Amino acid sequence: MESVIPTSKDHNELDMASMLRQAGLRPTRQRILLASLLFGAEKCHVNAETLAAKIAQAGEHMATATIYNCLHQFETAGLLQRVPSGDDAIMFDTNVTHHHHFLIADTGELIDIPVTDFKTELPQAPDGYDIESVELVVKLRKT
Amino acid sequence: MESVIPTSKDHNELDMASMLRQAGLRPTRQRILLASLLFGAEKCHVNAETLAAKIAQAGEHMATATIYNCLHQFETAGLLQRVPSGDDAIMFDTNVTHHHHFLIADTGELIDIPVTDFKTELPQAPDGYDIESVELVVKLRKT
DNA sequence: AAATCACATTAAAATCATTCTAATCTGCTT
DNA sequence: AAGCAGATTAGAATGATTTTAATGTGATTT
Repeated sequence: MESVIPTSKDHNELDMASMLRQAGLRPTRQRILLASLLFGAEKCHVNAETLAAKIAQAGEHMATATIYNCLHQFETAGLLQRVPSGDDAIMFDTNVTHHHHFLIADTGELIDIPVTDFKTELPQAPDGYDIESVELVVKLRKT
Repeated sequence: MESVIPTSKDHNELDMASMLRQAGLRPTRQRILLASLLFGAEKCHVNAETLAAKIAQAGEHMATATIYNCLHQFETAGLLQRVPSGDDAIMFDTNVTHHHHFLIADTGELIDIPVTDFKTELPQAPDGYDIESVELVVKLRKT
């Protein structure tokens, strides 16, 4: 006989399912797993490779194409944001608020900078164009 | 009998050769050609592909590896600067002064922004790190 | 609860930018 | 003119991402 009390895992899955539904994405097994890994804990920066590692660590498996598909779908849905990266891999940020980044030159590691930490007076957009986004990257090197 | 009066082409090649020598690079035929294409006219943004097109347009040929080698050597020598790009190709800027960029979202085209066009108050670098560079990208979309 | 349909997932092949390899060539010094 | 370090080359290799074509699966309808 099965328990009717939902486990914390079930609870988390329900959360993720409704989040996905709200975003207009069908809550498939794969998308729920990715959502748990991405939005379950703290804000983080991921690319396809690091995400694949987390999946393997969780004892699960997913086709590479699915990882890429979901990352792009999450981005389009506003659940993730693309961020600049030092190397050639596409990198995403679970922090979708307006903020900037420190980029550690040696490691490629990214650190969020709240927009409140400094002021920027923007240049005026050329005629016929609107500003869509502003990205500031401060590259750091070990002293 | 050959003329002793240098043509403008010769003149340009001499300029490029001495520029390369000053940068610590041997002035080979290939590097002189690339330098002419890059530094002969106005400031511009290039990647390996657009540069290959210019070479073909000039009726010349160069191995892909040489184009990449030279771009990286020019960068190391401070003749070029790497700039962020919307797509996945490495992009270089012949303007090596400190400046920022508008990025046209649809086309990937870059437009320089002089640093004098706005002010930025920088965030403080974390302990143990120095700021190496600051890059601001303002993404634009057609109104 | 079976049928259905649109959408997802999959493994494998394909693509694309870039780098590597190993052989050949070329500025430059002697 | 000879020799050498460094440069160029074509083609193969790499690595991230995308495409393909087949199979699987949520959600809706019967």
